[in-house]
Amino acid sequence: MTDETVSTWPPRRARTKGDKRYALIYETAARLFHEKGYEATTLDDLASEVGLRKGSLYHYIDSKEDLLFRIVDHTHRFFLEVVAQVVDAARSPLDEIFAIAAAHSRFAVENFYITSAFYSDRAALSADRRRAISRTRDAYEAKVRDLIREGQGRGEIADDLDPTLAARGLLGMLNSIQQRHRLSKEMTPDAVAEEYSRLCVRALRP
Amino acid sequence: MTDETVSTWPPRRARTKGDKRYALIYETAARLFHEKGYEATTLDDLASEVGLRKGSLYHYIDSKEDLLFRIVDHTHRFFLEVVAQVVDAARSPLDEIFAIAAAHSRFAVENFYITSAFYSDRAALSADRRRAISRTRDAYEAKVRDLIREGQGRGEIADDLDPTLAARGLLGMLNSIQQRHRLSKEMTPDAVAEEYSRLCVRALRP
Amino acid sequence: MTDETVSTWPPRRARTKGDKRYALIYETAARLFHEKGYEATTLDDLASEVGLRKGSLYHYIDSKEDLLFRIVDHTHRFFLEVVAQVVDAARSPLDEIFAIAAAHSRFAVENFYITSAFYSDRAALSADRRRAISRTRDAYEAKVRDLIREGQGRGEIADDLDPTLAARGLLGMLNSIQQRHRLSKEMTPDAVAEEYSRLCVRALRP
Amino acid sequence: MTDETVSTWPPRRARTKGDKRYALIYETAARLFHEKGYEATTLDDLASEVGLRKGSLYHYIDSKEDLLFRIVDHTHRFFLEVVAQVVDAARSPLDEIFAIAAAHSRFAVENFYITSAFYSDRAALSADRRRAISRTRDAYEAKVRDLIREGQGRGEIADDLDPTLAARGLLGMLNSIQQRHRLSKEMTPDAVAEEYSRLCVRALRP
DNA sequence: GATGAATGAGGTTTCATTCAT
DNA sequence: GATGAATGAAACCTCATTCAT
Repeated sequence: MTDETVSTWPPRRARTKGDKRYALIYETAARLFHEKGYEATTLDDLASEVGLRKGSLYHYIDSKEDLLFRIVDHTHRFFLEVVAQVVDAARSPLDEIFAIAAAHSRFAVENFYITSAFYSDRAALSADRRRAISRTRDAYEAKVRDLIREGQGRGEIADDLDPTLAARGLLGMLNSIQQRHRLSKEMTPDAVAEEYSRLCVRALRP
Repeated sequence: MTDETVSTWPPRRARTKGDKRYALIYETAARLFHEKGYEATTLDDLASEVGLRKGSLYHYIDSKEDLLFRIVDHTHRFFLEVVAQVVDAARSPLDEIFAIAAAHSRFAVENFYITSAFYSDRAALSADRRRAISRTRDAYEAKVRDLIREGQGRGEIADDLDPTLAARGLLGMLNSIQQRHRLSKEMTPDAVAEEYSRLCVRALRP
Repeated sequence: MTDETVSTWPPRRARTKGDKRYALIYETAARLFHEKGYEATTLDDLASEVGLRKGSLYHYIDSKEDLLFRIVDHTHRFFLEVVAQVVDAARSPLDEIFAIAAAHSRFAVENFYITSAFYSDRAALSADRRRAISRTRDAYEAKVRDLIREGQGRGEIADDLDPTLAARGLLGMLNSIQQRHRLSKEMTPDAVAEEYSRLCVRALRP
Repeated sequence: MTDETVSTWPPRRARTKGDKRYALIYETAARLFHEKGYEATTLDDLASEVGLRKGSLYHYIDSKEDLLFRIVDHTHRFFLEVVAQVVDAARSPLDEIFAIAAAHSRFAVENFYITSAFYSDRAALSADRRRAISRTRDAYEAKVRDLIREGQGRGEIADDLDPTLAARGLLGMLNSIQQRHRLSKEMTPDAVAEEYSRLCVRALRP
């Protein structure tokens, strides 16, 4: 669980030639969890979509919960990376928020299946894992909140906003993307990213 | 399913007089669905929280799915009513959006359990019922989209926004409220409503 | 359970003014058992057909099984009476068989609901009661078998028939009546009785 | 449901090779349905008789009702085949009836468990399946009725019999066989078949 | 690696029966 | 006499998981 890098999807296990099927299983699982919910998705559903029998899945996964965790965890790590990258002192807080919103949106459109699981099926995770996910979410939210505060200090962001509420509002908006938008000709990642980050920064301006 | 009024919760069964247990069951169910998800909530959980045995629940519900539907349907009807009420020619489109956002937010904070089920467990509903819910959501979204277009026509709302994307963004934000906010001394319905409707209208301004 | 007379239906309990409803319950139960089977008939079904709620039935019955037993037991006693009445030394064995077959047929057409339960839902009865029913059936069969043997002795009945098999065959035929025939203008008890007793005696002739 | 042949029992599933347990399940189910009735037989009963746990049965069956249907359907198909085979222009109608009765009887004695379910637990089947079974029974009855009519035309069968009633009477007799007779040293299929077909043709003769 | 068989725990639902009102 | 509420046992069925082959 510690050897995956954020930039590969699905998270790698051993480097075997079964990697292609391995990827297929994780992608299909993410889609099914998105479509039917984690609890309502059976391993039989998953197995038959990837052309295996139920029992054979256990060559690729440890458990159903572990499958969910790996998917969630991947999104998780990606968001951490995003935040890390935009911490760039050269930019203003509002610019950072714009950059975060754009990266978040783009990722959500491109990976809407896996993003979808991020906030919806936490209940199925073990208490430990759930706590881990919550910690990341809180850190993410805290980062945005701090940027808002900083922006208020600099007069870039309206004074009358409550930083906590505003941060949650913006992230709530960004986290709804994968519910409604998916890749299509009109709905390019860039178009969506542009629109949502615009909404975010305008909402904050004095 | 057609005789409930929006203003009573939980939806009343015709023949039942002031049935406290009936109300308790629906409220507890809404809370449990919120906390653990619909699939992960068992009727045993529900029964023991309301002080009954599993079998006894069936005096009050038809099925687990029906229980979910009644909860979702109630939110459903409330949102329709909200939209109906703000159709007030005297106001400008932006004012209407503000009014919708405020009413939506206030309801979400006051009824976060039942609102929570609205967008999260649709998958568990029968195809028919799911379609019914989707239709309402689409109508709601359409209303907001039209107001945005109208506001753009009047120059009240920024021209460079895509009305569809913007409408979804705002509603996505509003629908995230119950995930993060619940009633407390600092988190009054009014405070949240004020903040979120402010974010909404500011996000749209030219 | 011992105070009922064969000639009244339904079996009487206390002589109260609720007797009409009492009768209705037993008749309706017999019909439902016939239509859906004993196990598949619920007391809710029965209650709603007689215009009561489930709990109220218990003013009229002791238990569901008891209800079945009373119905079966009544048929039971009737057949015993039939056999007793035709034991008339003046007649020949074949005439007695004719008389039994005619009485049996007529009863089956007139009371097809209650007759139907006789042979079909024995499994639901307690071991004791099941044994009691079997004993009567065996006595009934023995009577017919003996008449066949006697008829063979007198040359009235074909020698090459096995009395046991033949008796079972005839009774099997008679017991199938209520499965296929019910009262109608063409299907009068007399017409059916005539036909079936004719088949019985002809089947036996040398 | 369409690939089974009449000559194999239990109905084979396409992919299964010589599966002894599969056969055992169907045979045991037929016996239990015969002994206790369909509704009163639980899958726990069945599972423990075949040495499995309840859940494991579902590798072999789709549902309890499906299990019943397959058993009933098999008898069903057998009777159709019997009727088809005796359609032999060379024989007289009475000979055909004799042949049908003999084949029916022999099958009933040899397969009394599965035959037993044929006419007793129809109520448990879905409306569609029940209708299918009734259609076959009616066709079977119609065949016998027509043979009786034809025989009357030729003077082989008594004129005063009603073909419908007589056909039902004979089939009622044949369908009672498995209630009372099962394989034993004295009760060979041939002895029973001989006796019952004799009763049938004698009952009809002028 | 793949599978069919088996499991066992647990889920929703039904229903005969009891009882206070 | 009638009922609504409650019960608890048991029913059918599902499914994640294990394992021998």
